[in-house]
Amino acid sequence: MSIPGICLILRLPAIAEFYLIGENYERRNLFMLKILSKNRLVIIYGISFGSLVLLLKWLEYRFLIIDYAFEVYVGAIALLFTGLGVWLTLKLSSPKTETVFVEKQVYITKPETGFLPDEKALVELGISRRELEVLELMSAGLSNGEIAERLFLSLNTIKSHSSNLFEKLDVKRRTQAVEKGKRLGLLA
Amino acid sequence: MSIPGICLILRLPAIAEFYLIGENYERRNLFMLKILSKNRLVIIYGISFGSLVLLLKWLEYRFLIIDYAFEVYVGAIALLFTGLGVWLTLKLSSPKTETVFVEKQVYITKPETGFLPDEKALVELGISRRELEVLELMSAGLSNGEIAERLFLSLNTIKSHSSNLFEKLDVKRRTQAVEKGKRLGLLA
DNA sequence: TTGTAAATCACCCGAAAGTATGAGGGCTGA
DNA sequence: TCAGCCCTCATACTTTCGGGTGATTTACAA
Repeated sequence: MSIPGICLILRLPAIAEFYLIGENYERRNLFMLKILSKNRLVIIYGISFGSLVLLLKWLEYRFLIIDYAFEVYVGAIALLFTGLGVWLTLKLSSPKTETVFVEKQVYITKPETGFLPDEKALVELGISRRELEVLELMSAGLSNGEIAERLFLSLNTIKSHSSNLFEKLDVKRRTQAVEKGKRLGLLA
Repeated sequence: MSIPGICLILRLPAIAEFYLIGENYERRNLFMLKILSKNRLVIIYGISFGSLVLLLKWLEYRFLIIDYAFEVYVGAIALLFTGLGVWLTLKLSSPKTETVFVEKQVYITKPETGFLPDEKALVELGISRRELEVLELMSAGLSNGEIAERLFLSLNTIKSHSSNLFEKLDVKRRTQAVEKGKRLGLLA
């Protein structure tokens, strides 16, 4: 069992995943990069393992006479790898997370240049693209009819969108929707 | 060191996790499914490793015989005690708890930094104090009825004011009035 | 395959908004 | 004093808005 062999073994998971999953052969390089970044620990493991075996081999040929110190040798190995196991577990074990919600007061300040709607707020409220579009035109002061004309939709569609929008924003009127939209950073 | 033994070692992390975490014994099957789906990598690792060792063993007995027996033995010891270390750590280490603070954003209406409506624009457009007052409440999203209530006036009065306001601002709807009011510096 | 969500459109009804017109009282500057 | 403006309120009418319900198509995920 040579050292390259061990290293090969240690790399197996990554390789296996690569060949099993990687149907798109053009993306191998990208995939490899992902492997390198994601499986950093596995790679470190492999290198460490290899180095250790190398060290042991060296020690074996340098100082130890196998017949004499076999038990010591095995004991050392056992000790070393027990330690390795402990270290690895401590390093890798995912801590049980306790989530504490801390309320943070956020003052909304609208950036004047290059406005982009707050994606997070949009997702949280479940506001769709169309609805945001309608909201924007609302804030420009257009009536539902004008919005329908502008978007090449029927008046009823705009009404549906606005109704859904009001519910998601928890408001009753378009003026409130515009006001809240600005406050939440959905509108410029 | 038999092959089933090696396989057992390789399954150790999953098994250990199962028995250490699985306090709810009724959910073992569900837990196993989760293990299967989540720890796909680990399983692939285990199977690959096992297969490779099997292959090596076979080669060893077939062609190489004794020469590599020692390395395999040491490797097995290493693995065994790595597993032991992992198991020991999982068993003995006090459960790591990590407190995660999640910021929950609470939106606050920004403190008014002493806004003053543009007097010049007001005079130019001939907008009276009452009308401006109505416009401000409009921009807050209030309905005519609510504005009337707030100002202790009748609904009709508010309608009059808003109508006059719209004419002076040259707009057709309250949303446009709010938009234009902000644009002209009449509103914050 | 089934289910879910978005987007589209329709119809009805009541509420709110907006238009038009008029009227009475108060304040002010010419 | 009186014209002009503001504020108030009213009636009548039209338009727009918003709620409720439901159908259809598309797309995407389970």
